[in-house]
Amino acid sequence: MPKIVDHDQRRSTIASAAAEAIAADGIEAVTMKGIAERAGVTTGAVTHYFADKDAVLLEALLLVDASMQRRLDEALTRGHSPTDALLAALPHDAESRRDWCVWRVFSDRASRSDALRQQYRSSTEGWLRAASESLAGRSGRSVDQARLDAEVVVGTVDAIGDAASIDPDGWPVERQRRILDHLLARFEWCGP
Amino acid sequence: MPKIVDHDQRRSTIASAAAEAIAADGIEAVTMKGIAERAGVTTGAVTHYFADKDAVLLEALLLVDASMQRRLDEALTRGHSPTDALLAALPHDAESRRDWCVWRVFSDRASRSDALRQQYRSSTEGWLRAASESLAGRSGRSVDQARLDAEVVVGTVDAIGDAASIDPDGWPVERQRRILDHLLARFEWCGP
Amino acid sequence: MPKIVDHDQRRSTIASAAAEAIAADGIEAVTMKGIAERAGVTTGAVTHYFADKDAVLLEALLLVDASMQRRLDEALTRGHSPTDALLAALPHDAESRRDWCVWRVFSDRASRSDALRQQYRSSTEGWLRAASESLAGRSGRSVDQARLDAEVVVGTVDAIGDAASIDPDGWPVERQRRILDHLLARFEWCGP
Amino acid sequence: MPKIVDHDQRRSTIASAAAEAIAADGIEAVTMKGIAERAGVTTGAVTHYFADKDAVLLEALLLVDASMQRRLDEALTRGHSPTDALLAALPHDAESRRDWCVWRVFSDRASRSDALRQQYRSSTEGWLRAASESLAGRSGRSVDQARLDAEVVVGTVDAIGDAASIDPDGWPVERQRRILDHLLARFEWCGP
DNA sequence: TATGAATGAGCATTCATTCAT
DNA sequence: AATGAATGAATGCTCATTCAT
Repeated sequence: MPKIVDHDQRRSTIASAAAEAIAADGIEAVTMKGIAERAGVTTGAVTHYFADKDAVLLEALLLVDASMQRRLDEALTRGHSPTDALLAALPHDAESRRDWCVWRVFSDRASRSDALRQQYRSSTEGWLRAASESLAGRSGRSVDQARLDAEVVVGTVDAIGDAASIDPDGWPVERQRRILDHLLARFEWCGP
Repeated sequence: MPKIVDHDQRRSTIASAAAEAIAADGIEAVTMKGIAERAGVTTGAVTHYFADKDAVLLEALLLVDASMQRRLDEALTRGHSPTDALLAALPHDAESRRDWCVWRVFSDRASRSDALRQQYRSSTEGWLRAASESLAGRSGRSVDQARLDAEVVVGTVDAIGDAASIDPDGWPVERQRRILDHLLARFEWCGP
Repeated sequence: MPKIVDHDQRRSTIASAAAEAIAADGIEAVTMKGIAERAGVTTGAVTHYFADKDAVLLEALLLVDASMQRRLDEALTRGHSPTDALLAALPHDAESRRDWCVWRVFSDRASRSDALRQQYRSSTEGWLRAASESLAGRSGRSVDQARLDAEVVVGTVDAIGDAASIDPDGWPVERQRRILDHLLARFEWCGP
Repeated sequence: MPKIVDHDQRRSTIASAAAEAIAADGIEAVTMKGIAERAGVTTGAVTHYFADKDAVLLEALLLVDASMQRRLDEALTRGHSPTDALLAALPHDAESRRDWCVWRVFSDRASRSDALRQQYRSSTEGWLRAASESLAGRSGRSVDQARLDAEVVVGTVDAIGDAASIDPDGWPVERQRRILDHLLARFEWCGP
């Protein structure tokens, strides 16, 4: 009787360890051995669950992509204020910071991989749509009308997320909040 | 007397080749051999001008940082419309696209290096200040009052630059222009 | 379960190959590849068992140090005549010649390494003590009284070993024996 | 008109720098650049005066060989006591220590080079003859009769020189003197 | 399943040597 | 005579991958 293990669970554990390694050391310094150690397994186990290193990294990237999506969805569907909703999506704890760091790597890789670029487009388009809908709901405009506002809102959030994950000390939550408040004030109260 | 060469010129050539390699292949795939080949020299020549690989990459990063600064300054000081000025700073040709790709790597590295983070802060702060001054001039407000608007403008530009360098096909100049026009309209015509 | 190997045995095999390489080619010409080939493994295997080249060489040095000690102990504890005992410690076959050649390298390195110098001191002091005790036993003097005689005996043996390992043709065993006989005659029969 | 330089003087300067490099860093760490720097010239100058690295090292070895010979001759021809004469040949200052260190390298190389082994034999034979003559003179025996005594004396001196150059702290001049006094007492006063 | 020993290609780096000046 | 820029082969080392157990 083979040892009972949850295959998918195992893959997730390893991919998550890979994501942590990417965020902590940079993509160039990530090794199979390093991933295995972070996951508490041997290199043999890693190659047992993944075809090769690239497959591990891909899974880590998709994991983080999903994690960011989930964080945004949760923020939007809970009754937070718009600013609080966005703050929840931005880097504010170890896990969210890790996700933003890995997302940077994901998007950089997307510039050189057609498959990743598809994924990148669909993820960013999803955020844009969510933002458009949210903004449309608040201002009474159509989703199409809110689209350009959404581009600015999502763009600014993106830039804050990048900066805050790169330089956490330079980007305390108050700075993030001040900008978001200002941004949303502009787009909720100055609409056409 | 030894062969006469322009030492600084040589270093720039090599660092520039390194920047191209980073943008084309990703930081993980950059090799000394690859850099040397792009620069049209041997690996020995590269190590003759740089202490080690890290020194080459650092120079490439600083080169691109300066190049982006220069592009922004030129855009602002020439008589372009605000939108045209920002478009000139955004990815629109091979060189500007390369610079944005390398800038991403630079900022990612900054998250793990104190020295690079200093440089990152001073560069981003410079852009923010330039934008604040420009916006203040247009709207008649103080630089401090324009600061938050500048954060949004710079953030949006940043996000567009990232996206356009990652996915040039998804970000034709018209899309960039539409967002910038919208953005600037908001901030020039909907003042405090 | 992984392949079962005797870790220490493996290390010894490799270190021994390194010792052979040192003796055959000189320390400057020793390469990881050369060591691996002599040991019948790949370079990867060598670095699998040793942190780096220096660790391999250190192990080789210590291996030879122990080997010389063992040879001397065996010679002294078996019922040989004093001359035969010392001859057994001197270069007389491929292995003993190899050991003397490596010992030279070991002692040379000791001049630049505090750790090796400690080892060097304790090894040479051990030989000196063994010789003192042996001489004291033969002559009825105290160990302290025999100490200076021992310095001369050990020194002469050392010099013969060096010369005989450098120039085997110039130092046939008869030449070694003639000097040892003369030396021991002096110190056993001319006591105070 | 070419710059006037003393060709042989230049070669000696460089070879001497090479000898210093060997003693200080070990033969494995000696580089052309290192030699050039110690000599205060450029690598180009070194290759200008020597065919290749091996030629530089050979010259350094021969230089030191000659230097040791000279030191011994001076010691023997001046009116020192026998012990003082030998002490003058042994490591007692920076230069003599350097010479003994390089001599070790020379003799080690001799084990792998026919040409060097010739040189090694003739040098060691020269010392042996000098010692035989000196001992014969003191004891009134023939040179042939003194030969075996000389082997022991030269061997002991050799061993002291090695040890004292490897571990100067463990071999202060008093220790050297004590052994030499004892050694010479044996051979001058206990003769047949 | 899972281990970790073993492989060997690929890397950054060093360095003797060459050569235009 | 002398420089030092440039070369490129060779080295130690890393690491993804394979595989016997």
